[in-house]
Amino acid sequence: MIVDGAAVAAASEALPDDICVAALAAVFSALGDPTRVRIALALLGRELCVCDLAALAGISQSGVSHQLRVLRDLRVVAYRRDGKRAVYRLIDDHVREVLELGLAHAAESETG
Amino acid sequence: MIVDGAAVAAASEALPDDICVAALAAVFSALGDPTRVRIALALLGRELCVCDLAALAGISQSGVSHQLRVLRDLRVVAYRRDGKRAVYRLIDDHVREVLELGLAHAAESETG
DNA sequence: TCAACGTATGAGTAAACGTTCAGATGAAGC
DNA sequence: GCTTCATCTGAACGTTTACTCATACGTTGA
Repeated sequence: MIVDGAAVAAASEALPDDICVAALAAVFSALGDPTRVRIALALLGRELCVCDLAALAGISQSGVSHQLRVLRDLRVVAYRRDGKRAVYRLIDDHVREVLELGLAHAAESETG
Repeated sequence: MIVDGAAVAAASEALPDDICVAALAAVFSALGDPTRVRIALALLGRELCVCDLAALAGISQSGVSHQLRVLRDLRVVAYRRDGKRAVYRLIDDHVREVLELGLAHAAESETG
């Protein structure tokens, strides 16, 4: 079955364990949805409350809340309470860089 | 409905158009699956043929082929023919960086 | 305490996804 | 030509996903 045994062995050695792979996939999956990327992009330069994010994402407040939960669980966003409102922000600088790299890649793909 | 009109306007202005958002989501979505990240990670340091990737990913050759099609369509991987084999490689340096940033983020999330 | 507001949660649903199976395509050797 | 091998493709399947609706939670102000 295996053709290039040495390469497979090397790749197998270099591959992170299943838990790490799953975590990695989960993070990308978090950004792998139009609504959630839009949320993340909107939070790039400022913090926003749920209802404003709903307006920007173009879906119901409930829908945004569900997606924010996903992003929270994956440590992409965090929030602070401001009275009745929950104001969300990006947690991690990695996310900023990842978004920008993704945009660069998407731009190249469109061009090519 | 909208609370912070200025912030919403600014975010709305900064948001890419729908097509770009969709493309961005698609790229992240491509890496947002354990099998496909594993494929991408395996290809980080070398090129590999389909059957070797199947062995590394732990699914059928057919399954890998389906996933490679996704990655091909999104310009994440490309392949060359070597006789009967199809040898795949990562196309884009952005992908390498994105993977590494993702790993860094995942590592931090595990720690925290 | 009560009502109003912003947010979170649970149920339900339609669509998308990842996999396997079976069969088609294409290249190499006889 | 035929056979074999590696890969690709289409159909079918079970699972997951992203949304809406209805409702519950938590905070504010009367």
